Amino acid sequence: MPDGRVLRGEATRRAVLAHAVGVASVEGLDGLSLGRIATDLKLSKSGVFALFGSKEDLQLATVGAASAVFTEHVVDPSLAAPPGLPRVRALCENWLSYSERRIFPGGCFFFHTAAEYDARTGRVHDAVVEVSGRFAGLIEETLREAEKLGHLASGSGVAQLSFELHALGLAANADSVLHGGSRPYRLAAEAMRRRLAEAAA
Amino acid sequence: MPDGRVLRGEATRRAVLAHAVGVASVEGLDGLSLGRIATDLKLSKSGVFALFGSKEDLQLATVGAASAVFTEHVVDPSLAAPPGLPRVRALCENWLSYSERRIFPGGCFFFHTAAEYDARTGRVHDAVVEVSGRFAGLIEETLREAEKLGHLASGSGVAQLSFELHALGLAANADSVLHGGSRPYRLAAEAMRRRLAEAAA
DNA sequence: TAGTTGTACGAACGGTCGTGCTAAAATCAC
DNA sequence: GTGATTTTAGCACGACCGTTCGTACAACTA
Repeated sequence: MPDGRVLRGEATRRAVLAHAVGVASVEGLDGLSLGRIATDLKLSKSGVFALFGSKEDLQLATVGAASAVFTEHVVDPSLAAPPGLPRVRALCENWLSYSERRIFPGGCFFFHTAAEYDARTGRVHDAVVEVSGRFAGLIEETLREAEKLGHLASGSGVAQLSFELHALGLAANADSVLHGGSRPYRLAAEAMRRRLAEAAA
Repeated sequence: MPDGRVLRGEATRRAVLAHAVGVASVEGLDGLSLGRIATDLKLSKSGVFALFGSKEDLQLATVGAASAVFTEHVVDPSLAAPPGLPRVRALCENWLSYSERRIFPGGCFFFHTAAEYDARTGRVHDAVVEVSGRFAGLIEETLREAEKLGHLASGSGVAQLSFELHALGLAANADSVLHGGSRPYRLAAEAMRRRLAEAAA
């Protein structure tokens, strides 16, 4: 039996987070303010506050919500591809596509927030590091699987390759949001394609 | 004949900016606050304000000061190298070194601020875009010169190569500040070396 | 010497921030 | 129905924000 009260609460919680991830992708997690969100969503500031307990908890919840969106648009569709090199390619393509389609209005949420919190300390920093690291780890793990499956030449330097693919995705998002246009995505895709072909067995 | 008053003003102006670039490289240009800077430097808030005219002008001056530091540590030493491929290599090495030595406590100032302001509008955005674009342009121009000098295979795709080198530097800074360690710099340097060797005539 | 200019200060402004308190409204169990 | 529970609103708080103003003092000009 569902409690209509907590259901209502979870609904506004979702609404707040849906708005917060968009704002944070442009203005940063520091740019989030309870008052602004409340005004935008026609809620009371204290209501939003009560829903999350503190500003920091709202930021953490926002990181969590963004992580779910990232997983939905990048990770999950890639896991549908067959393991090995095809899955690596899917990961790259879905990542670039997610950034280019501006799932978050400010480009990749985690590019923004990682740069914002990389040199700080605290729970928000830790959360951002954790999510970012998890994705980098997924790329490397998928590459390692490809090597094991014989899709990559053995001893092809999975760690090195992983770093380079990650760098290209990062730069595509950065350049595109900063200067506009789809050219960075084409350049990144081409570099990824060539680099993977070079490492293929 | 020097005016001791404006000399004094320029001295505190420099002191403020020297502190501001460091703070901004960690907390962002939004994290700058007149009150905080004044407190840190034992100045009055209104004094700092009067020195720059407005918060936005302080941010712009901070971007300018950071640009000068970047030029001093990355661009100028690289221009001392002979044109062509050696200069390209110097540019890469000096860039990575500048980031790794933490000339700014939060890593590369422009990585931070570009991510912070990329999706906004206004004078600060424009200033950050201009400086970032100028460095990317320098890399590409230097590569083009290398191609003209016969150091690179003609038709080797200077634009593509430029994007990739830029991406590696970006990612090295991002990974290192986020997760710590010098490993990202080694990975980036290795990738740059291999990629340039591949494109060499 | 008198007057002007530039730096720096201290106090105060209106505004927004995050955060408490209290009360109302909505939903539950009985 | 009554009473407990949970979400939401309203209001006030202290702190900090960028900004303005008047003023004090040092350094220049005449």
